[in-house]
Amino acid sequence: MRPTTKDLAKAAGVSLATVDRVLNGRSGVRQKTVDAVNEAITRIGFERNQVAATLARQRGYRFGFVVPRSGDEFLSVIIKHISEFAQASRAEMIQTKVIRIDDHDPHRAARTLSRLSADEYDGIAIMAPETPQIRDALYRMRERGIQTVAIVSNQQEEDGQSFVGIDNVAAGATAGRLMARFLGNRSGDILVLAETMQSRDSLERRLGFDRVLSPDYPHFHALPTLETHGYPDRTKLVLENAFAAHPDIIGLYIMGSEARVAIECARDLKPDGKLITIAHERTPSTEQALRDDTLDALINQDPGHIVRSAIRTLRAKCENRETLASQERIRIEILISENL
Amino acid sequence: MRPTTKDLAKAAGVSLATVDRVLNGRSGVRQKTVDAVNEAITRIGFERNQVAATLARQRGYRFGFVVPRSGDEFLSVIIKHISEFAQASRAEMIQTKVIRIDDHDPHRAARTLSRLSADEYDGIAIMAPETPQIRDALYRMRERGIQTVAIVSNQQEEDGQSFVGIDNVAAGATAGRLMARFLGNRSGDILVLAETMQSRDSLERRLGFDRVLSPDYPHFHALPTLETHGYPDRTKLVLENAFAAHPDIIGLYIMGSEARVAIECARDLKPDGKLITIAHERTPSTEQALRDDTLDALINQDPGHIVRSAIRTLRAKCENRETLASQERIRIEILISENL
DNA sequence: TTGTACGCGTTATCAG
DNA sequence: CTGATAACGCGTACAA
Repeated sequence: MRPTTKDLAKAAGVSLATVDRVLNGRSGVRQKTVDAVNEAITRIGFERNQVAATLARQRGYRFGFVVPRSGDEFLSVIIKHISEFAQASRAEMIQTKVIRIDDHDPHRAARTLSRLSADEYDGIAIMAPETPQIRDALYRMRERGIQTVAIVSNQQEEDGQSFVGIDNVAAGATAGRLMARFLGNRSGDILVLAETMQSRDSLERRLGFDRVLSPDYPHFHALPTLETHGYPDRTKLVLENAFAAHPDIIGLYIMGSEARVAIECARDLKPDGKLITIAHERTPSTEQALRDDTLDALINQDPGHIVRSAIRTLRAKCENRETLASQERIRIEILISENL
Repeated sequence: MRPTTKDLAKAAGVSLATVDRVLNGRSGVRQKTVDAVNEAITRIGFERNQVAATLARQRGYRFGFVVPRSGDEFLSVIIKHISEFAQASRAEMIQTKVIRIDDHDPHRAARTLSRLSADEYDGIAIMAPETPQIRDALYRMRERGIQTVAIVSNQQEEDGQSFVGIDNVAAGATAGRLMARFLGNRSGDILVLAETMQSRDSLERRLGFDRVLSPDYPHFHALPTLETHGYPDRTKLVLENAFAAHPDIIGLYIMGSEARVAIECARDLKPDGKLITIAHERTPSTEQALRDDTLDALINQDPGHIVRSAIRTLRAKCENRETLASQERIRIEILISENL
């Protein structure tokens, strides 16, 4: 039998209540007593039983997923996974809610975040571009005692701020390498499309893409990134112009997470299927595009893993444990039609 | 507050003990009472609190991972993940042990399995090739009340037998497609290497590989599968002979999960780096080979996911719950040096 | 066939 | 600053 708090209390010569205080870092215990308990912990090899702990804390854990209000397929996929998980984990005493924020107005978004209180949430997972307002709001949240984790989009590294998602430089490099290998010895221009180059994610992906393409493959020329700003009309226009201006476009790299419209336009403009196209994130339409060969490869981060990992990370923080870093690393997945 | 067993007992007009009997399908309850309780469950929306349940059952869950005695790097990786998980999940009241079986002698292996008793284990995850002896042993284990799940290597589909691992036909197809795309318009022979073609895994991978290569790419010719039987000397010999007999080998597909020796031999025999090589499973040496371009791609099944998923599956079975199939599907990962 | 009473390991609320 | 003691929700002897 593993030693329990009772054994620990006995070993340290104190009461259960004091053991609890030391274990949970509560105040009002003499340093001497704290040391005695800690010594006993290592001596008898005590390890807290999380199952009993969660049961005893009346309420389980209450986590919130903050996601943008606007978005297309990828956002839906993420939300679907959150809901799925929420349902499955009610029995484990974990409550999960989705909170939408106005992604076009950082101030409003920050205000929404500032209203999240510690007696409503134990932790918040946020999916939002990095802005000063959001960064500050997260900082204040942590001060209020709410654990935070950024998902999909990285936030500035700070104390207590962790990130669950892929390394976007590596993701861009992966796209670059595949693009090059699929193109083989053909030569020509490569079109790169993003929603906006303001975002850290796009910058990093582009960086990684160029880092592979520029030195190793001089017969390709990757054009400057074109921005769609998330508007379908603009996407169409931008692509039309680009194909008109550059007759020998042989590759298309769609960096944003909402690729549906761009894929449709590209198919209409270059129906011959010779264009090597790579996009990000598995959604109903990218999946379909992969199946019918409109898309050659997909770089994906598994939304299910992201959600589960975010929850595990938050929970570990609440119980101030370390997480197994190796288990929480989100993989950069390469999807082709065979391994869907 | 969610309804508890107390509420349920009150709602059904019975005692806590009776509620427990119905909930856990124990005998000795009149059908009429059973119905009453079940009616009350749906009426008040009762859902059992698993946290409390695990705490109350003195012992947590005791799971065993049965793995072969012989093996090289991939086996070590798997075992490493099992140990890591075992350590991390002690606090969650899950105990995990590794049990080795003699993989060259199905009868001895089956005997080892037959000694596993229900008051030592709640569930067993097994990694072993499909043989009649193993199949029967697993069947009897389930009869003894031990839950089973096959990992990595699929066992015959039966009632109560689930599988955590990849679809090997799809994995072979993925390898085939990558091989073809990486080779581009070159033409020549492709070497296919396996430990043995007796195993279902190899057969399925080869099937998938051919299914892509034969119809779509007539300028490649995949040679008959060569067997290494896991012996380094034999591997070397087989490769030497093959390269001597077929001067225009342009591709090498290593189907087995222990690729170290084959990769080393291939590098020595064809040092020019023109050979497109694809192998399975990420290990220290396949990872290294990917980094130094000896290997062009790796098909991987994440051992961490496999272990966690096996545990989740076993636990769900113990608590007779359903699992979210979407969450337990193991992905066929494509690894290149950029997304390691 | 059904019910009572206690225990699991922790947290929380008092009182001292 | 410290210590009893009652929950938490469920499982399980044992009693009826």
